[in-house]
Amino acid sequence: MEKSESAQNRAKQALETYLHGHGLRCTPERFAILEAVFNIDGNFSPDMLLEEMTERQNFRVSRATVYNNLIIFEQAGLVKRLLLGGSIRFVLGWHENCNMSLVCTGCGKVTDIQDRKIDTQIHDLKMRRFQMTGYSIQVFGLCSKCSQALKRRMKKIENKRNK
Amino acid sequence: MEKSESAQNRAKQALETYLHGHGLRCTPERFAILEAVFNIDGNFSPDMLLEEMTERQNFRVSRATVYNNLIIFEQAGLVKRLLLGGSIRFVLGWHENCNMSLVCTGCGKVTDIQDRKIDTQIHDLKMRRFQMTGYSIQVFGLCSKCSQALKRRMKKIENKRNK
DNA sequence: GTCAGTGCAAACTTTTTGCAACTAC
DNA sequence: GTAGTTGCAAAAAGTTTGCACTGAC
Repeated sequence: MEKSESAQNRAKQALETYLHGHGLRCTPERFAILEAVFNIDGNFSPDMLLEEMTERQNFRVSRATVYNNLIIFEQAGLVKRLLLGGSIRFVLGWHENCNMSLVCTGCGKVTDIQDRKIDTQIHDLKMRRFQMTGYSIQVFGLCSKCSQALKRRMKKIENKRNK
Repeated sequence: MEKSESAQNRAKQALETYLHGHGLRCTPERFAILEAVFNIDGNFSPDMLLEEMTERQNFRVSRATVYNNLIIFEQAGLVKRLLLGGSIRFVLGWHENCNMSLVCTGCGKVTDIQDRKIDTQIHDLKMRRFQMTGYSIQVFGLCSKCSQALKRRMKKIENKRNK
C-alpha cells in the first residue's frame, strides 16, 4: 500500500465510518493515534507508538488508550497484528483485499501485496475436515535497502580480508 | 503430521541430532519438555507446558528452562511459534517441508499440510525490490470436530425457537 | 445530561536476567 | 575438569483493570 497523504486521509475516513457504524465516538485521541501509526515507518509495538506520540508528536495519551484503540483499529482493519522476531508487532495495513505481507527481516518494514492466483489457489484447496474462514501469508526476506546494506557490509569485510 | 508413537520417536531423534550438531547437551529436561509438547493437544503457552509437566507428568522444571528450550526447539524446527487470538502460542510441527498450517479457531489445533502448487507459486512471485528468504501461510477455520459442535449448537437453538 | 472514553496507577501476566549449583561430556 | 544447563528469585517488559473525571453526542 502506498503511504501517501491521500492514503492517510482515506484511513481517517475509514476510521470515522467504522466508529459511527459501531456506536463509538470520534475522539481526538483516536485520530492522533492513527496519525502516529502513519508517522512510524514499518512495524511498531504499543510502547513505540506511545513514544512516537509523546516525544515526536507532542500529544499525550495514556498507555491504556493506546492499547484500547489498537484493538479497535485492528477490528476496523486499519492495522494488523503480526508475530515478528518472537514478539507481537502492529503494522499499518487496511486493504482488505491484500492477502500477502512482505516482511523485511532487516528493518521490520511490512508491505502488503496482492496475488490473485495464489488467492484463488488457496480458496480452491480441497481440505477435508476443515472449513476455511480466512488466511494469512507472510513472506520473509530483505527489502532493497537492507539487501543493499548487507551487500555493502559484505564487500567491506571482503576488502579487509584481501588487504 | 500424524502424532503417533513413531512421530514422537522421530522428533526425539531429530532433537538429539540437532543438539549434537550444535554442541548442545542432551539433558533429561530437554527430552521431558519434548514429551510434554507431544502430550498437549493443540497449541500451548509456555505456562501451559509447565503445568502439563509439573501436574500431569510430575516432572519439575523451572520456568526459565521451559523458555530456553522452546527457543531451541523452535530453531530446531520442532515447534512453531504462532500468533493465536492475540497472544503467542506454540504448536508441535517439525516437518520442514510443510509450508502451510491449518489453524482451527475453535480449539486451536494446528495441522500442517503441503501444497506444491502454492509453494511453487510463491517462489515464482516476481517481487521487485525484495529478496525472499522464506514464507509462512496460516489458513484459519474450523476443524471437523469444532464445525460439527457448532452445527449441533445451532440446531439446538433452532429447536428451542420452534417449540 | 448521559455514557463512552480517557488518564492514572496499581495489579497482573509474561519473559528475561544474574548467579550459584549441578551435570553431561 | 570444564563449560553448558538448570533452578531460583528478582527484575523487566508487556498488558489489563478499576475508578474517578472528562467531553462527544
